[in-house]
Amino acid sequence: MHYYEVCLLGKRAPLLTYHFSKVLKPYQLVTVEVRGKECKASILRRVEKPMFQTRMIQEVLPYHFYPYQIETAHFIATYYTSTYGEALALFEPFHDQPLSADCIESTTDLQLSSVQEQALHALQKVESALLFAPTGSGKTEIYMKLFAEAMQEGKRSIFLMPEISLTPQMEKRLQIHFGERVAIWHSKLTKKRKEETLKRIYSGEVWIVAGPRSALFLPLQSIGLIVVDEEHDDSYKAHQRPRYHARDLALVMGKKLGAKVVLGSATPSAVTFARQPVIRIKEPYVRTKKRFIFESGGCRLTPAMFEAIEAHHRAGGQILVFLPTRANFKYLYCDNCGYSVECPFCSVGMSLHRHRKVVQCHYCNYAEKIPESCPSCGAMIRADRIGTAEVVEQLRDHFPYMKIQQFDKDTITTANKLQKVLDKFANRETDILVGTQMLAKGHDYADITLAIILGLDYILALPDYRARERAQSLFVQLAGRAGRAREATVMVQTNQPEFFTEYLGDYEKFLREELIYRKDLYPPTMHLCRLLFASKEEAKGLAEVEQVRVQIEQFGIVEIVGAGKAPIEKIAGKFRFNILLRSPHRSNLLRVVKAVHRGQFEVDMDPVDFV
DNA sequence: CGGGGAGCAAGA
DNA sequence: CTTGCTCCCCGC
Repeated sequence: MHYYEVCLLGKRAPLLTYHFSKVLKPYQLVTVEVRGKECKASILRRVEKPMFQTRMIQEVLPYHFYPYQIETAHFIATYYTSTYGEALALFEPFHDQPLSADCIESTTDLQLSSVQEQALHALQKVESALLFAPTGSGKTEIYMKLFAEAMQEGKRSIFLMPEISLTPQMEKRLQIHFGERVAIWHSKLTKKRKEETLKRIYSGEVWIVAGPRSALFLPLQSIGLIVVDEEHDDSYKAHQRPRYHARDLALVMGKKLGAKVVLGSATPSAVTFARQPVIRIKEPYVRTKKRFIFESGGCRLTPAMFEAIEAHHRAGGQILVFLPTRANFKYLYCDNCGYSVECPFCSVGMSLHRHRKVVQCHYCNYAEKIPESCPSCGAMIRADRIGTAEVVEQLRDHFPYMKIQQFDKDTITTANKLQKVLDKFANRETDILVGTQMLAKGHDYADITLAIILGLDYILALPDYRARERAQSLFVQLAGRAGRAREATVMVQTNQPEFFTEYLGDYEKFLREELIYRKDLYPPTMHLCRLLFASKEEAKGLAEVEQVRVQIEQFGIVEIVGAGKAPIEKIAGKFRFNILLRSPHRSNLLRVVKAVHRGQFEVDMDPVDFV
């Protein structure tokens, strides 16, 4: 009889030992019974017969992980502190058939401009790089050239993008050149569709897999290239365990595989800009004139904006309005007694959704009917912090003859709706799009000549060392949606106009200064790790935080930036606490965290979220 | 992770 | 003493 240590896929359980009559290879997939329940597991290693009674492995599945998947899972488990089982589970679904890695004659006839050619040549020479190029400079064609080249060498490519919603338009573009050799992958595909795609992948027909971060874990063989488009986007960071960063993981995997990694963005993250060789395209194809107008004030449409909307509409242009808040209003409060309408389960205000006749919590989704008057003193309730739905109403009141479309999580609930809204906008059946961050995400908009950007000051005020970077990137991305074909105006409402005018048209200058400001405080020179505590009882949570804080302090090898209540103190009835650690050495962070970790908190390495 | 049992508080 | 609920333990 042979004994094996196995890890349970997707479980936080420790390694368990099972026996089997035959010799099994490490990383063979099997099923085992745990407390009477069947569970998928992976063989890790053969071990001596243990002291305790073991059970038999139930079934040997016809699957086996690739070595690079094991190595990556190992990295995830150690760097992001998860179990092997959790890390390895990312690499579901599996495959069981060997691929034929033939070389394929490329049929693409992509014509690149000389600027694109130069960037391509530079990319050919490096193992990894940042392709820092503005919107409309033809990054995608460069990627496609690289895919074609990889294919000629018999290598497959992974193409990551931040969101599922961006896959359909990219799929079309890729299919023009690569036809059936492209597969789109994301978690929302139907089961049947996933099976079909997997079959195509392991038949060897697929050479390019495109999708959001889960596409990184597909069972591709001979990967030669990983492209991470819009690398600055926070969607690449998983917000559930293991909290990996797909962009960073792409770099790790690239090294292990000997594959090229290309990170592309018009507004790269300061971290990537500092760490990667930079290949730069400075100008878009078509350079149109852009006029910037800065206005001070809170977050609201001003008379000048209404006038501008009317003028641009009359001139046949389309208009985009951005603001960072959903619903009609985010806060409801009583002017008389100061009562504010808060979620009973979370320490956040309830957002007013007038159309649905509810106030709703955006953290736990709890909803109740709109209070008619102050529940405490009976006086009138006031609303604050205007949202997209309210701006839409204001615009409809003001311009009853214009077609206005809301563009946020509340209205764009499915891929279908997104497509419909974008098609309508492209066909000029819509005059104004009013939306949240979603507007900045690389969708193709037709003919925007006016972009109105509200509420950037809220982003700047976030308790986040990247607040400046986020505001700056959002600003450039939004402004980039306007004036693709003709002259455009960008109206920005902010009380800190210098922060934006200072770097107009020169994002690199911003990045350089940002890196100076962050030096010895934040990434890339320092590394951060955040420990997240949550408890139903406030006192208990606090005591736990204090205990861990003292333990870490005694280690004395990392800095404790802060330890205490999280910015949002309570979510879904649980009190939340953070400890933020800092060190110039990742290894020190990991050492300390592993030493004190008993499962009392969740570990967030390289955090991008601090709420 | 996820189920079972300990341990404590509210109900009859 | 039942019922409910959280927390903690542990799996092979």
